[in-house]
Amino acid sequence: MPRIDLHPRKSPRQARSADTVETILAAATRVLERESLAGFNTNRVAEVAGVSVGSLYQYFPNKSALIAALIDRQQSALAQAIEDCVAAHEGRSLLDALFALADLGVEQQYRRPLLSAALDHEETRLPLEKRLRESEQRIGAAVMALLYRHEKELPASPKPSDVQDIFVIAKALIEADAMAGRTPPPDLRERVVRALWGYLTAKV
Amino acid sequence: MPRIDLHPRKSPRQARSADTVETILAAATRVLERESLAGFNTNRVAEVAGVSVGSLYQYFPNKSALIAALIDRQQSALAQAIEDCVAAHEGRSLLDALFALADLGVEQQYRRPLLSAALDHEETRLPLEKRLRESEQRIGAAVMALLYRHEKELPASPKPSDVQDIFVIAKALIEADAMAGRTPPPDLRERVVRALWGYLTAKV
DNA sequence: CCATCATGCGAGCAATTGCTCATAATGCAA
DNA sequence: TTGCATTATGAGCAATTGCTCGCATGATGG
Repeated sequence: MPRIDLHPRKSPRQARSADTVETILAAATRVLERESLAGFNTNRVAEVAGVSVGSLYQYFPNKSALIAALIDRQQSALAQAIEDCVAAHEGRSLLDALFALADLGVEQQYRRPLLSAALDHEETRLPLEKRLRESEQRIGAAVMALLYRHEKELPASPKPSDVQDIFVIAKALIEADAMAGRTPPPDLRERVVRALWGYLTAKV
Repeated sequence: MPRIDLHPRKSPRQARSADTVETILAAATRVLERESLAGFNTNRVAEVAGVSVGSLYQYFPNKSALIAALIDRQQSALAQAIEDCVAAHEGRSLLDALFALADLGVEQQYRRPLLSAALDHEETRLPLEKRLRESEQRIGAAVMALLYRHEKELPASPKPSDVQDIFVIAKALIEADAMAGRTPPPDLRERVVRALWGYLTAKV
């Protein structure tokens, strides 16, 4: 006997849930950026969020899922920013685009150094999900498009490993400085671009 | 009333102690390279070492000191290897020296990937001691000497930040690959050298 | 054979933390 | 108001872990 659903979901419930999730994620971000992974536990996050641990576990099956959600957010935002940046530099020089990308990375890393470093570390430990791989691929595709656009200026046609490598290089250089001081040294962006440009154009 | 020490330390005691310390450090290394930081606790280290926790805490005031000792060891060994490598390449080309240094880093990182990664992470968290800074300075001085030796081939005279940067770049590239697979991809050393050479010779 | 003492031992304490579950609160249709 | 379903709560459990401390051990010198 098929029954018509007499109680279709109204939005208020959904909205409330989404809000709570948002609150929890914001609290998790704050805890992580203030105390790094050492002081990051679910009880504390719930406390800072102003909800009970029970509620937290209603929206996130476990601690790892909470961290994964944070990583997902950050990666998605970065992917979007990079795509926009690459699109905005259509028709401009590769060097200009690299400077813009470097600035982007510097800004993200310095905004919340501990958060970035912690997420970075967890990323290698966690069995990362599809969604995250998706962001990585978006980033890879965008950078690859940028390189192909300037293919003639490069000594060889760009390979996937090039994209990987310049990403790793930029991240490492920025993170090293970000752990050392609260504001980026003025020469950081030049050093990052020098590393990327050097890697891309070197004939060894 | 000054008293003569009637019970001067005999060597057996000292030797036994040094042995125990060695045993503990070896066990700590094994635990760390097998289970990374997650499964690394003092009880387990003592168990693997075949000594009691009490003994462990007789030689290391706390867990951090144990980790610091491991870092110290690794860094000292690396510093020595780099100094030897730089000395051995006196009179040879910069590119050759860079290849040798890259190989050195690859070998160290791939021998115990989890250990290296874990120590690397702890290094940023721990208030590192004088001894460790010393190793860092030895490495910095050796690389600086190498760069000065080939000053004329470079677009500008080498700065301390150059040394820092190429160290960071090499480590990041190698570590990224080391976390992905058990054996180094054949092109890894070329990619590392390309990054270093590119950074050093780029005119941006 | 005894007294001394450096060293080794490991049960267990105190603190932390991920997570559960019985209960309470809340919203909503009738 | 009543009854149902959904959501929120937080005390507390079970497991982990860094570390202590009272006692055992065994070598040494007298």
